[in-house]
Amino acid sequence: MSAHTSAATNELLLHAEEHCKEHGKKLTEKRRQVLMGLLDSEKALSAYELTDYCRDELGYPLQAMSVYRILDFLESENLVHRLNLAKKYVACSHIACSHEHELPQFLICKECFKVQEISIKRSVINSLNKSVDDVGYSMASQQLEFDCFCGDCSE
Amino acid sequence: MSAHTSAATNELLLHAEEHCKEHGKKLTEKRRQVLMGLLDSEKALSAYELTDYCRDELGYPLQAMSVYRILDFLESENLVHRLNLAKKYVACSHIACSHEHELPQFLICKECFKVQEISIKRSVINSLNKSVDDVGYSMASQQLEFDCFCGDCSE
DNA sequence: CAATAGATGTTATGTTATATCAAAGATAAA
DNA sequence: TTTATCTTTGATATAACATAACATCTATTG
Repeated sequence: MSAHTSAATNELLLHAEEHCKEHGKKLTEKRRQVLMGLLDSEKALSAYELTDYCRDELGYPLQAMSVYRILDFLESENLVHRLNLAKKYVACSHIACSHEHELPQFLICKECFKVQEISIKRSVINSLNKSVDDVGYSMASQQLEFDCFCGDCSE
Repeated sequence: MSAHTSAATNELLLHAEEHCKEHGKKLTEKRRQVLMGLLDSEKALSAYELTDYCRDELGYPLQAMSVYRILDFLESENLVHRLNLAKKYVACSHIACSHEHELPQFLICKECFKVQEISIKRSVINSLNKSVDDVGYSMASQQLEFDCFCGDCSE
């Protein structure tokens, strides 16, 4: 286990392991490592940044192809979110929650890629959906992503 | 000029040329071709799809590098929008408007990449901004992009 | 016409992502 | 326990998207 891995991260990894078991899936060592990378970094990382993490921090090289496969798995388990706007991946901030959480909206810092997961008011979402319906379109996903600056990176 | 180029497209190209002149810039032949590709297709295209268009439809090969440069130019002239979510580019739907238009929001069909440019109600935008401010972030851009299905592609 | 600025050509490389087949490891059934 | 099966991971190749750097061409304009 990485020297950098905090107690909080370990706690979340245990939750994640439990979560997988409940679905008849396994959080293998490699999958743990990738998730650990995202949890430790506390920001969004690209698949290639995660291969760097595994090689440099954990000493267990993991090829990009494997990382992508593992990210797919973790996403299917709702442990990780794919951020299309940033082309990066982030650990779900609700791993410790037992309940199913609302569809997430992400504020992604353009500078440092810190991510804040929020829940926008239902009424606002409804207004959005209405605007979309009005022109004959429909939302393909309620997962919204916004280019932002975090508090530290705001000019 | 392409046999596929409609009267409407030609009309818009004239507007675009005028628009550039007003800023002391030139809509060169190559730039015309790229913009024509986007106007004719009536959907979002990638830079590489535009090189295909120039080669196959116009018979004037244009390398990807040039297309990217030209897209940058057209974007700086507000004639084209870069859609980060789709990783494609689309002609601005307000080329014929003389006035500066509101910050755009885009509905992008995941299936066919048709794009609808809308203006969401100010009040909704304000609510969104408030939700963002509340957690200490700020919007980096009011250009919002939503994964959608258009009327034709809706299941 | 020469000097210059702007536009495009050319080549190289970086970044993100998927496809395919092989090998290794875990699980379950005989 | 051995075999069969399924899951996971390795390995290699390639596709799609994007930028950097420098060379060449072209159009002013002085």
